[in-house]
Amino acid sequence: MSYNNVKVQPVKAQLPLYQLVMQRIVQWIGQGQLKAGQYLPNEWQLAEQFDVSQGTVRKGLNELVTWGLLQRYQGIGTCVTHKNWDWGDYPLMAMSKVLMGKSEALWPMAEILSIGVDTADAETARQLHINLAEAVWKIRIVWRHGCHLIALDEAYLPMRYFPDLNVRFLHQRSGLYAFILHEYGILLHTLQQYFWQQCCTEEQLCLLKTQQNILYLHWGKLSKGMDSIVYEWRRRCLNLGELSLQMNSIMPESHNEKN
Amino acid sequence: MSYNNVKVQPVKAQLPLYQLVMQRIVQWIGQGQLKAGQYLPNEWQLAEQFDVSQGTVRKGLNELVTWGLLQRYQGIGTCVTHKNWDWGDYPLMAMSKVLMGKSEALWPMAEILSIGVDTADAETARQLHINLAEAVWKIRIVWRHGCHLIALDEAYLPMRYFPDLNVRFLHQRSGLYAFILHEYGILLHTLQQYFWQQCCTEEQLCLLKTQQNILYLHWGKLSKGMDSIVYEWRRRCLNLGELSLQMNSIMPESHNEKN
DNA sequence: CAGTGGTCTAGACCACTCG
DNA sequence: GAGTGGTCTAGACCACTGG
Repeated sequence: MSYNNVKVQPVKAQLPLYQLVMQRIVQWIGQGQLKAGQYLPNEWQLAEQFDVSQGTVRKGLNELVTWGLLQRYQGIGTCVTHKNWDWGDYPLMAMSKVLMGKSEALWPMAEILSIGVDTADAETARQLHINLAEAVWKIRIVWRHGCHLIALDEAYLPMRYFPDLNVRFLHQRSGLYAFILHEYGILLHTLQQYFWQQCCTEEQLCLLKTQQNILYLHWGKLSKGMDSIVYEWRRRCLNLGELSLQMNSIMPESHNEKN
Repeated sequence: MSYNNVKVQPVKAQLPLYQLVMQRIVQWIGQGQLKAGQYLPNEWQLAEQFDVSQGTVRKGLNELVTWGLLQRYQGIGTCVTHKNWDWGDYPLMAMSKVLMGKSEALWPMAEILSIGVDTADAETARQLHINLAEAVWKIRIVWRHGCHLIALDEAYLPMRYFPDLNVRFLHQRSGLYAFILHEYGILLHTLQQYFWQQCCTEEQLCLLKTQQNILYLHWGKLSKGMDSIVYEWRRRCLNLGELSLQMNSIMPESHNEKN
């Protein structure tokens, strides 16, 4: 194709071709056509399919590797990682395993506690770049690993972007990010995140079923779409216990479970 | 140059050309020829200087961007970030500033407490891939921001790679990583890192000049060279207080201080 | 051995910034 | 308008994997 061929460009904007490649791949994942562990067609096949050059496909795929969504093996192929999208980029590991040199990522399970409408307070409004008191969805999630309550999330999403999120989401059982990708076509990706330590509120302690008056680890996270709009602001308080948080999104897995 | 031209290849190994570009740039930084905030020559000039194609230079520079060492601005150029190498990839930010939407990275100051020889215990040996009881350098560092003691590091480096580290290092006043780059030609880069929470030892509490019996945040870090050898294992206990840890290495800075 | 991703080149145009 | 980095193409060879 020539450089100026516009036929694969979206109507709304002149998204770079390699980002289109990324979108398509992620759509496949979001729609279940491509599941964790499955292998993609090779670069040349994708290039032909998307009508771009093989180098452009490569750039898109490599970008998704840095996002932790794909893994590539020389001589083998490109497959989808087992990343738990809603939890974030950093898996948990048992400290005892870490000390013994065994690395076995643990991805906790989510349980939606509530979805409701709230008005943005000063912090939420600023983080989401919306007006003060503008309507937002507030979603509360607890994270478990076995019987251990690991974390409590409060996620805020502007209602203006997701007018009927609750009705539709309640009929789903997939994750929030997969749902948003599937229903709204918006791929969320971490823009910024930070950690700090502070005590939990009474409510948080209650939901985490703990009462220890200690400093908990807190985790703030902003997510943007490919259009650079901030769609989600999430704060999480963590009760790590004997677990550690692995800061490396890229953890080479075995490639034996070829589809 | 032709693809098989070997004259810029190192004797020891067939390092990819773009990694050679990275090494050169980092050497410039390590030797002080290139300081934080300074701008690099453009891609074409670098390509001519290193005798590689402009695309290869681009790949190397972009890789250093993901390492947090460089920043690139379209239409302007490529400059060196103000990253504090020894501290790690994640700067601190005052929580009050975070809540107000102002982002001002704080890089704490290091103070070397001690450099001594130790023998590798089970964990250190396994992390560094060396033999049990093999000789290692143990370096203790405290980190301050103003009068606040923020963190205490214990860094372990195998003596086999740095036979005379202490003698030479004690005459230096640059950072450890810059020193190692300059003296041994080894560029250290984070391989793996993780966080967990636990109480500090009495000794750690004493060195941090605190006695609170709380759960502190701990930070383990492994660093490798470009040859993929693990050269350093470091554990840090953090007393964050009112500070937060910013997990984004890429923080766009203004580009007004052009050299 | 065929097939995959990894590196490298050369050349083109686009988008942004600044004087 | 000149200069920078960003995107894109086409084509080549290398290095690794597996049957």
